[in-house]
Formats: sequence, C-alpha cells, structure tokens
Amino acid sequence: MGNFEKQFSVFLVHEVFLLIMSYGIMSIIDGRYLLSFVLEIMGRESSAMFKYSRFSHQFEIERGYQSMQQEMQNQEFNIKQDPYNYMLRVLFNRWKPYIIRAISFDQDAGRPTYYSAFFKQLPITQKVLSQNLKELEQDGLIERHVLPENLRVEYHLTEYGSTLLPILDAVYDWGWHDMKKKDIPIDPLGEMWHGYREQDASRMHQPFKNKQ
Amino acid sequence: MGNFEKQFSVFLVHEVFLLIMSYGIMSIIDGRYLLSFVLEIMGRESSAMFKYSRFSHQFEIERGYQSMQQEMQNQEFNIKQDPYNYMLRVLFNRWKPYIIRAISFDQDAGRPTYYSAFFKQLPITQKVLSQNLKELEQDGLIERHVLPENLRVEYHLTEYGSTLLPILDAVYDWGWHDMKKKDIPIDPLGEMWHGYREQDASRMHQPFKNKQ
DNA sequence: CAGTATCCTCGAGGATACTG
DNA sequence: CAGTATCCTCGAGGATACTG
Repeated sequence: MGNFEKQFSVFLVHEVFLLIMSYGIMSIIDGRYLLSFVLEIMGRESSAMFKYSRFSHQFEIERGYQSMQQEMQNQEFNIKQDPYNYMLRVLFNRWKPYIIRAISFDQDAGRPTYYSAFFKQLPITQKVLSQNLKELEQDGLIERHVLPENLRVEYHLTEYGSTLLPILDAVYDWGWHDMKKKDIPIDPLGEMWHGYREQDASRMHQPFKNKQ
Repeated sequence: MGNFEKQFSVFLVHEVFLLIMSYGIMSIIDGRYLLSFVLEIMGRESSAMFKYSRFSHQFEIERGYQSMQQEMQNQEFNIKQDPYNYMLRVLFNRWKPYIIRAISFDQDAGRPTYYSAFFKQLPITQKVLSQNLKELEQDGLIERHVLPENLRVEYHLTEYGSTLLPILDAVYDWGWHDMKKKDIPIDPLGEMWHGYREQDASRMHQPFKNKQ
C-alpha cells in the first residue's frame, strides 16, 4: 500500500468515525449518505449508485441500478411488485419475527430448535407454525433437518436468513424505546431475548406450560 | 486531549473501521456487538448494557436495563406486550410503509403532502387512508396541518417519525436484493423512490390516473 | 378539498381432531 | 415426535354513497 493510499485510508477512517459520531450509525446505513459523503471528501460529483452492501460486506457500485432508457411497461404503481409488500409476506406477518427470534436465540446458545420447542415459547398453533416454517424454508431463511434416529426435526437459520437479524433487532429496539417512552408495559421474556433484561434461562425456554 | 486519549481514539477508529469492513455496518447496529467489541479492546468485562442510541446519537448505558430482582408478574410470554407485536401495528401493516415513504419523498423534494396526493401515488381507499393517518398522528410519527385559506390539509413527518426511515430503507433494500436474486419483477416507481432507478419526476407523483 | 358512514369481502390465523 | 386435514372466526381492508 503506497503512502497516498495509506494517508487517504487514515483520512477516510477518521471521517467515517466523525460521521458515525455526528449522525449516528443508523443514519449512514442508507448508502445514499455514504455516497454523498464519499463524493464530497473525494471532491467530485457523480450520479452513480455507490452503496454499502450488507451482503458482500463492502462498498460496491449498485449493479441493479437502471436508467430510464429501459422503458417502463407499467405507468401505474404496482404495489404487488414492491419490496415493501414482499417483505410484509416474507417477514412481517404475525409470527415470523418470533419464529426467527426463537431459532436465533437457540443458535446463540448453541442449541438446535426442535419443532416442539416453538410451542414452549409461543402461543402458536401447529397449522400456522407448519405453514410459516414451510414458507421460511422456501424463502431460504431457515433449514430443516430430520434426525431419523429419534424422529425429531431440527430447524436452523441459514446464513442468508441471519442477515435479517440486524433488521429485526432494529425494529425491536425502536419499538422498545417507543413503548418505554409511552409507558406501555413490555414483556420481560422478550426483553431477555433482546438483552434488555438479565437473562434467566429457567424462564426463557418454556414460558408456556398451558397454552393461552 | 492527552496523548493516551488520542492514541486510544486512533486505535478505536481503526478497530471500528476494521469491524465495519469485516462484519458490515448492519452487523454492528445492534449495540451488543459494540458492547463486546468495546469491552474486548478495553480489556475488561461487564454485564452492563452499553448501547449506541439511535435517538441521542451517542453511546450510552442502557437506562431501561432491568435485572431480575424486579419480579416478573407473568411467567408466560405475553405476545401482546412484545415490541414486535407493537411494531406490527405501528408500522408494518399493509399501507403505513407506503404512506411514510410518500411523505418522506415529498419532504426530500421540499413539498408538503396533501391528503389528495396519496391517492395519486397509492391504490388506497379514503377510509383506510384516514384511519392510518389518524393512527400515525396519534403515534407521533406524522403531523397534520390544516390550511384554512384553501381547505387543504398537509401532512409532514415528525422528527421522531423520521427515525423510522433508516429501518424502512433497510427493509426495502433487503427485499429488493432478495427479489433481484430470485428474479421477481420489481416495480420501477418504488425503485425511483428508493434510488435504485433514475428518477423521472413526471411519472413519480401521480401513477394513478384511474384507480386499480 | 378532506374527509365520515355503512355495509361487505376474504383470507390469515385459530380450534379441534386425526396420523405415520 | 412432527406434522396434516377440516372447519371456523373475526377483523383489516375495500366499495360505495354521502357531507361540511
């Protein structure tokens, strides 16, 4: 690494740190902030997309960026083809955040998550659980492993599914702060799972002795 | 600033940068990563909560952290008091992400958002729009301003509501990448609103001449 | 212009019983 | 143990007409 790159790198590191301190980490998640920032300190202008990829874990030119030269078939906004709508199906339904959290928590503790374990943590019915697990598997977020010796089935998060955890945590954290601010009572089990309360293993794994 | 602090600061900057490069920005949003990281490089241990606050924009001890000494009233997990559930009501229903996006986009362009403007961008009915706007206002995410001179009503994002934008962008971006990966067609209007496609103002503001 | 009032649809989620 | 099969509930969202 030459001297110039080294100096530039140190300069960039420093600027990134100042940016984080002044705007907050959340503010620079959106690559557009980074774009204008990087362009500003590099002293040029460009309309190219330059995003930080949460998938490759590095900055990259947004490959999917499309100009208007490719004609648009539909003039109208088709909500069924909007990523928000897609995410409402893939992730933000009544149970999926909880299912993913349960698997993730077991995974952090080095345990697999058995089918029956979900019922010990969540007031979900078998039909709905099976449906959701099937969808999550088809979407590539979880993996299903059958253990023939004892007829049990294990569920794991895939590496890809794990990329959703920071989003879910950000959602939980925002909600947690908003509820605190508004004095809405917050369930302590969830707080343990998210590190807002001292963990008590004896209560975390099977809050449901009787179903609600 | 003494020499030690300066050195430590440079060291910390460097480590934060390496952390971002290796784990990705999304991975360190969750303060727990930062906690263990900071503790690690400071060579001590602690169970205190040390989170980066997206609200004060600085690191702070998590004030709400509660130990188990405060007894838990409910043994069972009460899903109705979990922040995920709360956020499903506050933000992740069929229309709120779109409503917030619409206001936010107008705000970026220096325009207010009139009640009637939503119908030009979204296939929503009046009843449902009114319901959602009312809820968003009560939750403190948007503000409603009546202009008596011409009977129009303007909607704005509050500063607090704006703290949701990074989360919504992260959700959109994840969905966008997943849809691309799976070759699912993506609506171009949404891509323009999120910077994935060259903007064309003439098409962005009123895709709906006739309702669907 | 910015809504409210009524009535209605439909599908996600739930209850319950059964199975390899 | 890990599901499937049937039937059912209920409420978010939609359609349509009306209003200050």
